[in-house]
Amino acid sequence: MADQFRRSNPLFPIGIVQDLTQLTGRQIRYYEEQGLISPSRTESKRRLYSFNDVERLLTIKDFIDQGFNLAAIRHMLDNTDAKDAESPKAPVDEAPKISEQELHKLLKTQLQEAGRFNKTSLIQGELSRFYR
DNA sequence: GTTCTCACA
DNA sequence: TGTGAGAA
Repeated sequence: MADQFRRSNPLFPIGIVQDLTQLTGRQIRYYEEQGLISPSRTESKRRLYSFNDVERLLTIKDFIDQGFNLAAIRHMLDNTDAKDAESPKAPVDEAPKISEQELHKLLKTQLQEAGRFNKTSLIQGELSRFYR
């Protein structure tokens, strides 16, 4: 349960997500319009994305690269959601060895550095171990 | 400085 | 999808 919470905890603004997914803010917002993702908002309307959202975006990107249209992707994502909801016993994760705070801080730092050095691919690799 | 919405090429 | 305007 703690894991579920960690994954759906809104952590990053769209800028970070852009670095993470290598998508433009335009695309991210557009996909949201198409119902592909549901980021939460701050009181000032800013979008906040969770690990789940980022993973979703990464998945979407893969499909786009493979030539799928948004309608098809939307359908697939719906199935994914239903599946997750019906599978409360997700196998997943090794026990976190670091605290939520550490994780958040570490990630944020890495992401910021990634943005500066344009090494998003490396970061994506790091991230993949959190929601595999 | 960053993100938001909306409009238009 | 990209870009620019104007506001928060």
